[in-house]
Order: sequence, then structure tokens, then C-alpha cells
Amino acid sequence: MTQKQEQLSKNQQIVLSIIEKAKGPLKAYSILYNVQKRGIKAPLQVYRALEKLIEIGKIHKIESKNAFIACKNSYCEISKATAFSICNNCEHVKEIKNSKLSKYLTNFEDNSGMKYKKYNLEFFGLCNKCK
Amino acid sequence: MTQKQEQLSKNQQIVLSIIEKAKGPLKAYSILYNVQKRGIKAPLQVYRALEKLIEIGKIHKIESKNAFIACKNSYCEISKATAFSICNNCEHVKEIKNSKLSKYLTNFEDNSGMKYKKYNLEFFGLCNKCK
DNA sequence: ATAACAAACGTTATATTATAACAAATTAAG
DNA sequence: CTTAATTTGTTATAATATAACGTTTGTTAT
Ligand SMILES: [Zn+2]
Ligand SMILES: [Zn+2]
Ligand SMILES: [Zn+2]
Ligand SMILES: [Zn+2]
Repeated sequence: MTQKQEQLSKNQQIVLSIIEKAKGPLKAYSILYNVQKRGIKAPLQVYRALEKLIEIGKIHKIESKNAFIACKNSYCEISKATAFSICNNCEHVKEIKNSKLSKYLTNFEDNSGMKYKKYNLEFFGLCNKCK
Repeated sequence: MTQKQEQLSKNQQIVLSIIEKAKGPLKAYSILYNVQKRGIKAPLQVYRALEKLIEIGKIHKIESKNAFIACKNSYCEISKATAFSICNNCEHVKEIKNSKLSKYLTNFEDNSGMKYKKYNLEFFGLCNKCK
């Protein structure tokens, strides 16, 4: 009664399934082209689904690439602590799951006294195939 | 003789001076409007200067905001290791200078065996004024 | 100084990414 | 049912960024 756990809408399901099937991060307009056969015709429909999926932690945005990737990390505490490795050559992106790292960063405080509620970390280098 | 150390070009100097004077990160088109009186007329002229300034570590791009900020950290080892705190309310952005953090992240290795050459970290929360 | 090369410039056009605004349809709760 | 909230569909437009081209300026070596 209290509340039904997040049930995805039709467009949200469509967009999520495309992102989950993909080998790497997808750009919004690439998603759009991929879902036009399924009735989604306009950028806004994609962006709205993306917004919701990010909010509930099913996907993340790779900020340096303006691209979107499925969460592989049990929804990352609802996307409050995300880290990625990005290959500069082949553009392969992988979500980093490392509890030491996430603890370190979640508890990090600098001298400003500011308490952080969220972080996003992007590492760049050459992946094993490319180095 | 061997080589003159990086001497900024005219457009690069103009763009840098605007960014250095600003209280916070500036967006590319906001920079453009600000420098039109100084003869820079097109987006590309701004973007080219930004690219060079980033490359030599004088400024950084705040990826989550598509905005640019002057480096306050002796050029951050030429921008290979950057961290920022971002207020979700007033959008205040500050570059984090913390040697423990940068050491931790520069030396970080996950189980993939991939060695990272660069990272960018963005923390979000409420600044002291806003909390 | 001058030829050869690289970097920066100016300009126009265009590509890419993202949101505003509004009305209709669907869903969840009381 | 009915009311509120969410989601949808649609058109238009805003905001961010790059392509392509030819010219100019600065640097290096003869
Ligand atoms: Zn995740
Ligand atoms: Zn690679
Ligand atoms: Zn810096
Ligand atoms: Zn604030």
C-alpha cells in the first residue's frame, strides 16, 4: 500500500533495455535512433527517460563523454558514489567497483568543512587491450 | 634558443584573463559575449583558446557543468589530477587541493590492471553558506 | 633575410546536445 | 469515480561544440 516500488514506464523500459544491451556508453541521439522503431520519436522522450533512470540509479552519465551507461553496481547507492575507468584509445568505459575507494571518497572531507553528498570520479588511461 | 616556454597568444590571453577574473566557472558562450568587445567574434575562437589553456593546465573544465575555471593549484601537474567541490544550491565551485587525496588517486589501481594517467573528481554537496 | 614549417587566426556553416512550452493520455490513490 | 501526479506526444528552440577552408603570424634553420 504505502508505495509500489519504482515500476518503469514504457519509454523508460525501452531506453533502459537499449542501454543495458550496449557494450559501452550510448549517446542520447544514438539511443533515439535505436528506439525510433519502437515509437519514440523525439529527443525529449529519450531525455526524460534518461533523467528518470539516472534518478533511480539504473544508469549513469559519463560526464566527459555525454553518454549513458547501465549501472553494474547494484544501483550505486542511488548514484551517489560513482567511479569509472575510461580508455583514451578505444573509449572503453567500465564502472569501478571498489569498496575501499568508495569508502575513502564517501568519507572524504577537505579543510573547507563542506560535507559531500555525492561524487563522480573518472579515470583515464589505456585499457589492457590498448596498452 | 632551444625553445621559448609557452607564450600565450592574443586570444588565449584574452580568454584566460576573463576566466581568471571570474568568481566562478564560466560557460563558453558567456566568455564569448564577454570578449566580443575585444575582437573575438566567433565561438571557435573561444573554444580554440579554451582547448589550449586546458592543455597547458591554466584552466580546467568542470564536466558536469560544461564550464571553465582557472587553475588554483600550480597547474595541477598539467591537469592530470583534478578535484572539485560543487555546491548544488549556489553552484559555487572550488578546486580541491589535498595532497593525500591526489596521492591516493594518482596511485589508485583497481583489479583490472589498468594504470591510470589522469583523473577528474567532482564532489557535490552544500557549501558552508548554503547548508 | 628568407624559405619552410607550425601554430594561431578569422569566418561561415553545421553538428551535437539539451530544454521550453503546452496539451493529451495514463496511472495511482483516496 | 475523481482527483492528483506522472508520463506521453509534439513542435520549436536553446545551448554547446566542431568541420572546413584559406590567411596570417611566429619560429627555426639555412
Ligand atoms: Zn553504478
Ligand atoms: Zn582501449
Ligand atoms: Zn588545477
Ligand atoms: Zn552554496
